[in-house]
Amino acid sequence: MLNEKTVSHSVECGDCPIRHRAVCARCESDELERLEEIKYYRSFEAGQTVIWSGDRMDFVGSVVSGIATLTQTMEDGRTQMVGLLLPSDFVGRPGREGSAYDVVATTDLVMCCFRKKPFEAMMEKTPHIAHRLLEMTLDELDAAREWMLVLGRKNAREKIASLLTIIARRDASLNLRTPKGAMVFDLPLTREAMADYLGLTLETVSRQISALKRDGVISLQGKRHVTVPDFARLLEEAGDDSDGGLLA
Amino acid sequence: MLNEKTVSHSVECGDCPIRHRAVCARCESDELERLEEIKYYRSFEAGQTVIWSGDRMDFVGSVVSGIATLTQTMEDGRTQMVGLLLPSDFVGRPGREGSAYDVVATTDLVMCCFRKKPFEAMMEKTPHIAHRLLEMTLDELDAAREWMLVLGRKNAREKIASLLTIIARRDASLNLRTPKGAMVFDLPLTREAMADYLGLTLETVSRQISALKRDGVISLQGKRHVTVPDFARLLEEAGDDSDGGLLA
DNA sequence: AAAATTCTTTGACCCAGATCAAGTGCGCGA
DNA sequence: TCGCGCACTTGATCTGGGTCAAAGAATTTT
Repeated sequence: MLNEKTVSHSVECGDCPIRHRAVCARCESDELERLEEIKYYRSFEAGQTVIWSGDRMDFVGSVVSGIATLTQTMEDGRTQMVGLLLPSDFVGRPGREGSAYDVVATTDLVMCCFRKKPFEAMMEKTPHIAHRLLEMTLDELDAAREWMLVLGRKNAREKIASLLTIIARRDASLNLRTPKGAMVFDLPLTREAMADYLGLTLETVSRQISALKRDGVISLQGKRHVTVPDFARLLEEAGDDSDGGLLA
Repeated sequence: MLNEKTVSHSVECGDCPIRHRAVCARCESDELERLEEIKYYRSFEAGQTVIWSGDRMDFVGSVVSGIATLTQTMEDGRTQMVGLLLPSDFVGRPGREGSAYDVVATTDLVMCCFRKKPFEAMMEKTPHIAHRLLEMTLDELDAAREWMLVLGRKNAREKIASLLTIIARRDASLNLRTPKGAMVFDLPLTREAMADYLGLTLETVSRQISALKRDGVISLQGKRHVTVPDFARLLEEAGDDSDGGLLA
């Protein structure tokens, strides 16, 4: 397996694809310039671990492209995914030494990183960054709490439908479409990763996906490409009335 | 049921019991003075709802004394508790209109409130507040994610032990003791509320508490007063190695 | 192109926790 | 002091999802 590498050819912040959603979204051009000086890119291959839980973490950063997962593991190997990191999502916590979770690249991944110390210094002087980070953290907290309902009270079918709902919504928002009617997207996760997210086994995930397919709620082209003919129907199956309210 | 009331006799911020842990913890005395001008107290009786999910929320605030819960409910009545609010915890989200959750007073409750607009204005001018709020929100996010592992992957006995662990830790931290050896505390929740927190039924909660008692992990005086003879043993039962890392 | 590896599906069976149903015991108001 | 209501306990039974097992696709290696 190739190792992670630091990408040298820098991208201008002005051209950055996550410019308007990331932690730097509120920055003025002079603030961007200062960020530009301290940022650097790192890329990871699918399957690579970005940070191990407990490891000292001397940087923070944003996902530029690709998908990563945040997971917690018990000594006996049971694992729970606690977050799905998509482009523009922030990794790391200013003011804390180590990472509390494993961060793993699910697809090839590019991150825009800052060494922690300079970033913290920058945050002190730049309320726009601190403000945006607070906003993003509050959104993540809402998403985590929404997920607590899924984990604690929904049955397997509703859990699968909830996950599909979230992926469909996020996919739509990346492509600037409104989540309604028919939708088509790819599952960025293996059945096992879905199971870890949903607190199920991979067999149950597989069975419930088959059941949703049989019942016409979704159809599959291959294992990963999903068509949802009627998004409202999927929402019903998820047990959500109207709209869940999370989009992150 | 008596209604909630605004308490007139103001407490000086300098004498406030949650002064060192709340959102105002980092404030200088001049900043406190300005907060003092816009704050007001509200008190609620045990069982009263502080805010209904979806309701417009024109204030934010801190729990001064008592305990409140944050819960989400599905249309069919299934409910999941997504947060336990103890003294110094913050309620409400600057920059959002309505509440996403029901907030219910579990015991008699006193809150220190600020109308949202003035508070938001104050936040703009007072980095200490924004900074502290970010720190608290990150802590809450960690706690929520820790709880996702409990909900998704732990069995009933481990769930109960995890909850006892958290309550014991928080109780110790309020009384400035270290969580080790023998501990004694009161359960601030009914069996049903515990079930809603843990994603179980109240019968299962009751059975598992009986089992922990039978096995000598805990003992009960009455229904609510708990003695933990060996905290390390309880941690083992929770499936946590060493220390979970959340204290909030 | 065959072989190996990884991801996925499906079947058979089992068990932890849900559900349904009685109780028990304590506190409070009359 | 009685009786009502609420929080809790305990028992019997049922079931959704876990576990174990096998085999089918898809992808990569040789």
